[in-house]
Parts: sequence; C-alpha cells; structure tokens
Amino acid sequence: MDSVKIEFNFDTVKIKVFNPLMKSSKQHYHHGNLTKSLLDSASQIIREEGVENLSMRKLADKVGVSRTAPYHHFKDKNALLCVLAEKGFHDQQKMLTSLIKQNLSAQDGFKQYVHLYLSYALEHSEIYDLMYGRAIWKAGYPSESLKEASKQTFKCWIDWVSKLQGQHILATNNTPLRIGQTTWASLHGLARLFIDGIYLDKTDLSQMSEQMIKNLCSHSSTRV
Amino acid sequence: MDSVKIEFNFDTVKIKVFNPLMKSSKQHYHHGNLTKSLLDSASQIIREEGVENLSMRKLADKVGVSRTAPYHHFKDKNALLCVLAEKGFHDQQKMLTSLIKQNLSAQDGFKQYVHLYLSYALEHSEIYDLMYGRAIWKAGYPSESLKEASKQTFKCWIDWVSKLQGQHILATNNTPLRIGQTTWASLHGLARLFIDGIYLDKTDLSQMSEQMIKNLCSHSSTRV
DNA sequence: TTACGATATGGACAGCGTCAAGATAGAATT
DNA sequence: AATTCTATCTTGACGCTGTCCATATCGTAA
Repeated sequence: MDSVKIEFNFDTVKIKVFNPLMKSSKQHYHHGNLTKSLLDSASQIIREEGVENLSMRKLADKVGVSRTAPYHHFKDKNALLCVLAEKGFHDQQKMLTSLIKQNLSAQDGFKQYVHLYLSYALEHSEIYDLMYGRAIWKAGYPSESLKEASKQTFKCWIDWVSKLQGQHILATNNTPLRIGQTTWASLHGLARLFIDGIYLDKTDLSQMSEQMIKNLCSHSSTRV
Repeated sequence: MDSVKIEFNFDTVKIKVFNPLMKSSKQHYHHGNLTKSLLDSASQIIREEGVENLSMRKLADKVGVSRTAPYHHFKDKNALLCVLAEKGFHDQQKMLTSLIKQNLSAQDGFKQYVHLYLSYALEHSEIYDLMYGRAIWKAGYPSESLKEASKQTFKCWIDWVSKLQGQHILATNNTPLRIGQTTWASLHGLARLFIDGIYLDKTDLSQMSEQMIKNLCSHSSTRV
C-alpha cells in the first residue's frame, strides 16, 4: 500500500508514490459513497455555474475520481440530471404539502403558494430548469421515475386547484385540469422570464407576481 | 483552374482534381454569399434537428466550406445565433403589425393575437427558443442589435396592451407595463410548456389557449 | 483460497468551439 | 500590366466534451 509501485505498460513506465502524510492514511480504492458525492457536487456546480457548465469530467475531478468512474453510478449524463430533477420535484412537493397543511384561508393559501412557487423557482433556478426545461424533456429523455415524480406533483396541483375552485379562488368556468394547466403555465412563464435572463431586474418581480395573482384570482366573486 | 494540381505540403502530397462535369464549371475560391448561406442552413438545421444539434463544424460542412470559414462572417457561434434570433423578432413584429392593421374588433384582435402568438411559437419553436431562451440571454450574451430588436418588439406590445386596456379587453387595474408583462408571461409560459416537451399532446393546445384567453380577458366588463 | 461482482482506472475515439498562421482570389493602385 | 492590399478561405492545433473499452483492484461470498 504505502509503497513505491512500478507498473510496466508496454512502452511507458509509471511510478506511483503513496505519501503517508496525505490527509487520510487509509487510501480507499473505493470512494465509499460516490453516488451521493456526485449528486452533491453536481448540485453545487449547477447552482454556482449554471447547468451548461456541468460536465461529467469536471464533476469527476471535483469529487476526486477518474473521469469514467461516475459511469458506474449513472448510465450517462442524462441519467444524473434526471436524478437531480427528481429530487427537485420531491423538494417542491414537500414545500407545497407543508403549505397546504398550514390550513391558511384559501385566499392567503393561494397567494402564499404563488410566492413560494416563484421563490423556489428563482432560488433554485438551475434545478427548476432541469425539472421543467428542454435539457431533459426535449434534448434528453426523462427517466421513468422522473416522469412519475412530475406526474404526481402535477396531480397534486390539480387536486388543489379543484379545491380552490370550490372556494371560488380560481376560475370555475372550466375543469380543474384546464384551469390548473393555464394557471400553472402563467406562473411558469413568469418564472422562466427571470430564470432565462430575459428579465434581469428582480425588484420588479414582487409587483409582477402581485399582478399575476390578481389576474388569476379576479374571476371569482371575492376580489383580491 | 480546370486541371490537376499538385501541392507539396511538408510531408504530405495532395492532389486536387477539378471535374469539368461539376455543376458549375467556375470553381469559386470565394463562396460568394456565405453569410446568407450560413444563416439559411443554420435555420434549416435547428428547424430539423433542434438548436442543440447545431454545430459550427456541421454547419460549415453542410454549406461545403472549411470549418473555420464561418468565423470570417460571424465572430462566434453566439453571434450567429443572435442574428437568427433577431430575424425571428422581425418576423414576429411583422406578423403583429399586420394583424393590428386589419382593424378587427378589439375582442377578435386580441383573440387572434393570442392564437397567432402561440402558433408562431410552436411552428418556429427553435427560433422562438433562441429569441426568448437562456441559450443567448443567460448562457450566451445578446448582441446590441438583438437587444434593440427585442426592446422594440416589447414596446410595440405594451403600446397595444394600452389600447386594449382602453377598450376594456385587458385588465385595467395596473399600468400597461405590468399588465403587458404578466399577460405576456402567461402566453410565454404556455408556449414554453409545449416547446420544451413538457406537454406533448398538441390537441390540448386549442382548449388551453381558449381558456388562457378567458383568463386574460375576463377582468373586463364584456366577458368572452 | 478462490472466484466473483462491484467499483475504479487510463486509453481511445469522435465530436465540439475557436485561435493562429498561411494560401488564394479579386479589386485597387501604381 | 505589374504590384499591393484586403477580404476570404484553408489547414493545424489546443483544450474541452461524452462515453466505450479493456484492465486493475477491492470487498465479499463460496
């Protein structure tokens, strides 16, 4: 182990020296928990540098492992991105359900949801982009479990829309599905304009989201 | 010209044979109109294969020119994408102004606009993605003329929103800017969900856009 | 002890954007 | 008509990417 090794590879001679002063005296050939490390580091990279600056090689390097090691834990880059996106859905789901449990008034509940949805989207913009962007859904291919997670999140949203319609917060002139789709599209569009860098001045956001809430709610008898 | 040429390049010998049966007997060293050819071919590639499958090398190859030739016409890939996006804005602008000139009733005019906006977005989804996506605005950098084009398109939209507010088609509870921003965000969001592959079934689109129109218009006294 | 499966490695390949140096052609100038 | 200039096009090179392959090592089960 802690020794000088000499390998003969055809025409090259390599010498590996294991320095006993290195951080850990135990030199693990196996990383131990590479899957998790990869996901954590990948999250950090996309948070700090954007999703287009995440490369498998850079990631492997950051974790301190050879460039092909990640491929024993994820089929390919797309698979890794799918897992990140899936985690995003679970986080978002948790957020939503905890909000619903708070048992706010319907009015406040929806307002809070809009703000929470938008702040999640902007604060985790790179994850949001994976969850709802073309990188996976169009350029790549969503994993089955990702499809499942997104479907469940959507279903949960539609159920809630149905309740909000019952309380005359959202429009009642169509099915929960259609109202859910269009309402979500509106929020998504607002989020995307900021996430994609079309709008930069985030001081406008609060006014825009306030107005969006008015747009979405003012179909009901009780105006906001 | 129409001859066998022998070049001695250090250690390689290349023989170019100009076949007189080729389409054009004149063999141009200069392409002639490479800028336009590049833009046309690039449009075709992104239309057929998506924006992520456009590479400078593939493009050069398609046009029949060496891989670095395009760099004499566009500073870099970003610059080429900017020109494509800018053309998109001009097209869209033309579309909008021709619709306004038709002098439809305000109600019909807006409805038509929504349908036109969405059909443009979906039919030219890759160009739309360049115009309003992160590839240029976040991952890349918009050219000055692109910024100008987008600003002008937006200004034109806000002016029209103002008129629609005057005719009580759109909500009047905020400035044209805010109403314009949120209304646009809603349309944009709907477009993106289809463009990015989140929604695939386009038979739903017409119902969704109908409902979106209702959402956006029903603030006024005259319901749709 | 041995065999095996999970995990890690380096080599290799094809692709990418783009810089730098050199070649060529057509137009402008002498 | 000869020369110079400039726009255009070329090949070579560099460093980056995703990922396949054969190989090496480790922990564990037989």
